[in-house]
Amino acid sequence: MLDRPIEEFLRDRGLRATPQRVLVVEALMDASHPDVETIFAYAQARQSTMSLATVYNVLDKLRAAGVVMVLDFHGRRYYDLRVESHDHVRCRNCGRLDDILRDPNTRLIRPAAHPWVIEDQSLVWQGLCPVCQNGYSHA
Amino acid sequence: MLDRPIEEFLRDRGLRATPQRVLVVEALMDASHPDVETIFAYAQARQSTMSLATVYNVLDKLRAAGVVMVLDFHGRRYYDLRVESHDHVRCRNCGRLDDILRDPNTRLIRPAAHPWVIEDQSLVWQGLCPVCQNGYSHA
DNA sequence: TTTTTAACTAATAATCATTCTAATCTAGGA
DNA sequence: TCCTAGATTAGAATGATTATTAGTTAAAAA
Repeated sequence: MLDRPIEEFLRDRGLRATPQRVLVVEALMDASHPDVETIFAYAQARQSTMSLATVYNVLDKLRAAGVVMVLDFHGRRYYDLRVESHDHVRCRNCGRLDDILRDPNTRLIRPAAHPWVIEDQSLVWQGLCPVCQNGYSHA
Repeated sequence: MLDRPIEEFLRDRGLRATPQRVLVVEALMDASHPDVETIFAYAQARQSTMSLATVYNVLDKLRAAGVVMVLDFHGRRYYDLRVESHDHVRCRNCGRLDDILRDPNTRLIRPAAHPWVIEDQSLVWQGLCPVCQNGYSHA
């Protein structure tokens, strides 16, 4: 993967294109829904002075800029470069997360990687509860 | 709420009916998807010696016995007495969680409490990924 | 009912993920 | 090239959860 496109990607979104940020985005492209530990390992292998705090800082900037979405499982956070609302499959054994792709034509729903054994499904809606509908906007 | 039914409820599931466990189950019935802090506050108000560690221990016992399910949001855990697979609404402002009830006849999906403003929905499937299908069973 | 025992409780310490702090550095505009 | 707001760094601090351990108790056996 070339460096130039990622730096442009960042600047296009009003973010300074530091080497650390490029590495974090690379890590996000390299793995499926990595957690902080995975991203840190990727970046530190390529820049030994990389700090864990920087990974957290960068991920929070990316989230605030609408570049990544955050998923919570088992008290850990996982990051996904796809920010449009979409769905996930999770392995109950190893915790692996994949996207579920919806076919816009057939409306069929199918997992991104085929041979998953699906045991359970649950829907999570998000919005504003009755109490919070009176003039709030922050999460 | 009477004590007797909860104690029977616990014993029916092979769990010893200690006063602490009864308080935790009461707390779970009292609030919608409480977190550990909420359960602890409820129990400690009624038994001042209640320990936070006991709340964690009891919740884990209840989970292992299939009495509660655990939900992860924002690095925190929320507990639900309903263990059958079902769906949730979450308020992006205050974090409140409610169950979504499905009508088994009409298959209509509607939130338990009416006037929620729904802004997003996402599906989470759980199962076994391709790698983990070769002789695993533990989560 | 009394005894026995395995299971439970609770205080503390330990761990893990995440956030904060304060000093230093740098990307990008002037 | 210089300037400076913003970014990075290392380490300390926080907060939720888990582990340890000694003492306690519920429930089964006698």
